[in-house]
Amino acid sequence: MKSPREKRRARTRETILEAAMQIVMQHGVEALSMREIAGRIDYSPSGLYEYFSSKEAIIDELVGEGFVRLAARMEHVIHTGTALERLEELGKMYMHFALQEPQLYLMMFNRTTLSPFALAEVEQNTAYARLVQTFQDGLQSGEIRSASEAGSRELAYTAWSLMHGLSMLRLTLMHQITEDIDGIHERAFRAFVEQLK
Amino acid sequence: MKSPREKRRARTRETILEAAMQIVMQHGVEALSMREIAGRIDYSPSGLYEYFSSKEAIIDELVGEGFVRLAARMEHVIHTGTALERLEELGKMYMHFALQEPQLYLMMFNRTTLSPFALAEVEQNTAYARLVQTFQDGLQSGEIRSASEAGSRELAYTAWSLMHGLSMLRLTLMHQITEDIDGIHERAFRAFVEQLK
DNA sequence: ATCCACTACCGAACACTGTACGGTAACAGT
DNA sequence: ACTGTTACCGTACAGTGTTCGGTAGTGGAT
Repeated sequence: MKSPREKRRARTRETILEAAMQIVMQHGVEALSMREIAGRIDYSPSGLYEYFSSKEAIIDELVGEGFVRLAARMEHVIHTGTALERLEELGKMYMHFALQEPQLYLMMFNRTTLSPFALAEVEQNTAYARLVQTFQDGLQSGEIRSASEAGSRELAYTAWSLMHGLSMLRLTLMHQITEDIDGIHERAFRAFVEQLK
Repeated sequence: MKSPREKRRARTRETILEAAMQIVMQHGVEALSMREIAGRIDYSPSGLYEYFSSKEAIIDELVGEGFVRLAARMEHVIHTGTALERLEELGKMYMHFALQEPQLYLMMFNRTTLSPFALAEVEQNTAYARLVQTFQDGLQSGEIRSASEAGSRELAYTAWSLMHGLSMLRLTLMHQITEDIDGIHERAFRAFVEQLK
């Protein structure tokens, strides 16, 4: 049973996070300041510490939310078609998310401080599990030839790294659009997929 | 002709950069402060502005130096052997650099502010040119089958993205060593190489 | 209804940051 | 010997995250 007090507390907590998320998505995590958050929701900076122990704690929360949103987006990829088709769609969706929410994506993956992730943990994520499953399907049906001793686990991790690498390069070094960079990215990922045949 | 004055100036400039580089490599770019640099070389913080217009300018210089070092490292990869062998060695060397100089690597690739890079510019880099060349060799000799319409340009960019993605994931999400993560990375990259056959 | 503990919040302050400005020496060229 | 430039410093300012002391007001128990 949630008392009215707890409900109010949970609501303002959410308000803080929403304001913080807005700032991050609009101006990047480096523009996030306690005073800016407080100002937007008519609080004093010190008041925020009633809800979060530090600015870092707020960011951690936002990062978690970011992963939830990414996973949700990946859920919307079609479940039908051949394994290779699905794989290509998964890649497209992933990079589309990074490109559409650049500040959020950068915040999620630029953090070295306390990230209690192990690969085993990542593999529990439903979106990631789907990626592994897709490779397993492809290997089983013979769509994907296993040229090496590599199994679905290795290939999935390879695919994720590639999607991440493409996204990061796009958002950091190549954030100035000069040529048909997005076309290059799409072709680069397709090249990988094609080589699996 | 360099006057003694100019030589002195160039030397202190170098001293500043060396101190800054030390701080970054030891404690990360977030620990880099003008006062810390000044303290280490017995200057006042404001004195540094005689040599660099801002802290950002110093970081830009360090990033440039980082790319020089990375390129130098890549030069040391063997030039003999089959294309696939060389490719695997290039990948290993790249990721070895990132792992050995994590703070430097993170600083180089976490920056969104002013990065005047276009893909065309990257391709002028000798180390990157070597990567492209290796793919070209592999395609020509038939070592690498071109399953798609992808040429050496696409494949090289794909390979770079993969190496970068593996390195970044390793340094951010997976910086806590839990399992044989390095083995996983080596296998992941090899899986990619094998699929090229 | 009265008390009391506790929650929610604020204002001020501290230590830190990057940077601008004014002043002061030492230097270089005439 | 004069003079403009260079090199450097001390101070100060606006901004940051965070701590602390205090103050209302709420919620529950007597």
